[in-house]
Amino acid sequence: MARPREFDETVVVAAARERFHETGYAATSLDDLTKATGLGKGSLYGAFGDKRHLFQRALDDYCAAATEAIAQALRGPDDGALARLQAYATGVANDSSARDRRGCLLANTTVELAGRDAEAAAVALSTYEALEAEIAACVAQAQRHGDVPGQSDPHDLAAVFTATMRGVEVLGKAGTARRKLRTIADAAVHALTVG
Amino acid sequence: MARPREFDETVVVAAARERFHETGYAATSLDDLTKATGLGKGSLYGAFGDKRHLFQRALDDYCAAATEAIAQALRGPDDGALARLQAYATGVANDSSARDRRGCLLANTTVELAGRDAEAAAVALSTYEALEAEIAACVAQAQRHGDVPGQSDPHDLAAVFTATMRGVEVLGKAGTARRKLRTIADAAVHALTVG
DNA sequence: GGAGTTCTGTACCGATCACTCCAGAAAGAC
DNA sequence: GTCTTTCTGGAGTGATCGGTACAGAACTCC
Repeated sequence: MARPREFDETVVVAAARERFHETGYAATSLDDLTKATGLGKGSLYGAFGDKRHLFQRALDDYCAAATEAIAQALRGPDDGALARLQAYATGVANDSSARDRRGCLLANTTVELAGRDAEAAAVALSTYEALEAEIAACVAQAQRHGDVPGQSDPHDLAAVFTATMRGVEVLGKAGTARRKLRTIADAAVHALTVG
Repeated sequence: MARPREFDETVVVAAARERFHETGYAATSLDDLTKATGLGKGSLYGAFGDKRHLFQRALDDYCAAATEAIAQALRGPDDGALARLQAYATGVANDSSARDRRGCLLANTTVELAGRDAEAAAVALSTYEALEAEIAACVAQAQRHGDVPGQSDPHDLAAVFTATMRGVEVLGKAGTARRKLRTIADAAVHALTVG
């Protein structure tokens, strides 16, 4: 019927996401994107509309992957709930102090765009809420198992915990040493256990 | 000897800072800056060099003001130390959920530039460290007064506390409700008191 | 082998970017 | 007043921005 596409849309979105992650939205030009994806402008615009829409696709992709990843990392038996939270926190500290200093695409987007772009803000907010819900569930498990005192609302505990993780991401971007980020992550976990 | 300047440099820097705060570095054009400051391009370049240098001036200005402000807010007798920390945390939560959603210029800059701009990263890091030092001092006061248990290192406590404040700023940008940010701020203070 | 349709790469668009240049204005020195 | 010097504002710079137009390529269907 017609000429078929020569590219895989998900591969292209992944390449664009990578590029946006490196330099942010505004500082990534269409020229950068054509180089990163290997596509010409015609194909890019034909498939995705414009830069903004391509970015939204990449961001949605990232958020879905992040939500999926945290669910994988935190779900399990009540027994190891606190240990899973600890491992997650350590992972955030490690990622945030990675040499490339890209940080988290969601956090970067939130700070760069959420104030001016309602759609980006909505995705950011709902993703953060989803992450927090996963953490709250895991905290509740730890409460059931006796590792976290039961008198506090797990949602409140999860809210502070996620906020601290966002802070670790920002401090990592500023260049805070990995050891210090680890200390903060450990303290965030410890705070859960003392009510 | 020669024609004198018709503008006050500090006023101009303040106007530029305001503009940068609203839209960030990349998204603020020189045209925006001439409008915001009232100066022509000739004067702007003559006095500050280029956009990057003007931004650095504005950022330095902001960081100095922020450091000064937190010192003012936290210094006082041992007696009210914990209350001052609480007031500070509440203030961060309120500012972060302000309607204009500008957030904190330092946090915005960190996320936008620190990964690519060594000078901006250095200013951000040292400012965050200065803020943390002020908080650590105030925590130590609260320990002396008995409001915060003495067994923990005040610097560690201050590190988590500041990280959580950074997180509140990010979540505020995403659109998190003020009440929730307040809950997080309260929990961050509460965490200090339980060791 | 057309016909029909969609995809692909590129040339091109006006707008805007950061930045430079320069003629004239405004001051003190004499 | 005149000279010298610096400041001022706007016109003009090439480069780059996001986005469009379009000719030809690649495919299926008949």
